[in-house]
Amino acid sequence: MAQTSELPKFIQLSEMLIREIAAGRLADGVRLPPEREMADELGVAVGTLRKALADVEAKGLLDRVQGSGNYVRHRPAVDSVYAFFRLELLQGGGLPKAKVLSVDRLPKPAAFAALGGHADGHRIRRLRFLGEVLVALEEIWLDAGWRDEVGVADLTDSLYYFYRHELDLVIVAVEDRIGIDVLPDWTPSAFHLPAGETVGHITRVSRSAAKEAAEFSRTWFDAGRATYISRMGKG
Amino acid sequence: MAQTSELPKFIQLSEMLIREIAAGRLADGVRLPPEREMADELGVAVGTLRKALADVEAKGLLDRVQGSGNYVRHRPAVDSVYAFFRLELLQGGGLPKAKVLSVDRLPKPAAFAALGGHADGHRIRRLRFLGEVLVALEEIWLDAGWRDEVGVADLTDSLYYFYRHELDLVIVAVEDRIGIDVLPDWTPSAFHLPAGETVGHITRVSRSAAKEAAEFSRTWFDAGRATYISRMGKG
DNA sequence: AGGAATTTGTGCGTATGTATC
DNA sequence: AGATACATACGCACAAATTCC
Repeated sequence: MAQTSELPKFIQLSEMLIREIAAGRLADGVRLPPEREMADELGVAVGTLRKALADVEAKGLLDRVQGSGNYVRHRPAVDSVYAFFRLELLQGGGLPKAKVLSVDRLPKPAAFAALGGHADGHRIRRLRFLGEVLVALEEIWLDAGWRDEVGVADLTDSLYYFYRHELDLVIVAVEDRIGIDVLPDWTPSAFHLPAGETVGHITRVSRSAAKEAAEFSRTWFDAGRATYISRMGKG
Repeated sequence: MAQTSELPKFIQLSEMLIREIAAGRLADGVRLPPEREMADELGVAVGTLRKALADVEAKGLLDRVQGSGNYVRHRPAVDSVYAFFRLELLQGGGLPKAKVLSVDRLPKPAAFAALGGHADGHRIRRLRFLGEVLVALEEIWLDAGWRDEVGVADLTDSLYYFYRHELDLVIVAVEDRIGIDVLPDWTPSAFHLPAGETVGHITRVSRSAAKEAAEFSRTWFDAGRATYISRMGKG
């Protein structure tokens, strides 16, 4: 089995920065504070912060200029955990976390049978947090063709990380469908969402040149606490 | 003007490793010595070596496995200074260096007029070393359209580095032509090469989607000291 | 099976170099 | 020319993954 532990600090940092930039709270062209100052504020060593900044730069969201500073570059799409993580706290901030409720291998519902080549799927149900705030419930179907068994322990806070490192899968497209039907077998009762606030999105993942859509996920989120930002949605 | 200094140590290290792998002296699957041991032998800090190894891994030539080791992965083409640097000492090894003899802006010879859109070109003449061994003379024509002035001080040991960082140019293709005519105005007399040992190659460079071939270079090398390895040559 | 040894990963702190302002 | 800020490099301690006995 895999680790239960948290993601490395430098990744958490880079993801947080990417998130801030992608969400627009760090506007294009903004200069970040000096690294040492920033590291002090965040309570990390300079080297750790630098590793995170290098990450962000590699993803094209930051210009690092020696002798000058670190400048935000706004880009629409990013190769990151948060490229497709688009739940935002209304007030901003909040490091994304997830708590896995269950992972079960089940026959795929008829509606998703066409996605992926296998009859079974792993049904993952998670609670999603931003900081300490519970903002959403999520149900994900991952085609069983990618892996025979998936345990709760395999999944870190970042599903994307799991896809990338454990399954060698890359997310290639996301399609949003507002108002998708809620499945009858799991209507979350803890959330009282107005109609139309339920969002389903199909996440297509692929390994190398394969084209199978192999994951499907639906999210019920609390519109009173978070907003759903759709950059590629089709309405 | 730019720096005259050497490339950073970690880049020198990664390029050396890439070179060893590309040349086949580090075979596929080979496990490198432990990092600390390797760092001691090379006389560098572990962190510096690790940065170099990360570089090599990013280029797909190395598998780094925690708790196990660093494993060589053989790949045909590499995004590196040495992807197109194919002079090899017969005995192997030797960090590539170059000494620029001259840089002059001149009208491009008729033979290369078609390469690039400008009438002028920068003619760069260099001595190339592997380690301390002088192995080749080289003449490069860089289309003046990319930059008005090029000084000796602009050029580091790695032309590729200069292209990438100063001109934002990427080498996209290389075509070798064995036995290309030696220009009458600069037949190197210090080398006595048998006929047919002269190698010319056209290096096509481009910025983003531009397709202009904008550089031409010819190399006279000492067949007694080095070999010319052509991976993409057309004979 | 399981614990010790090995090896890479992460994180910290610091000193010095180099580019920019 | 001086101050500021990022880049490189070093060394250390501990964590995590693997391998070996």
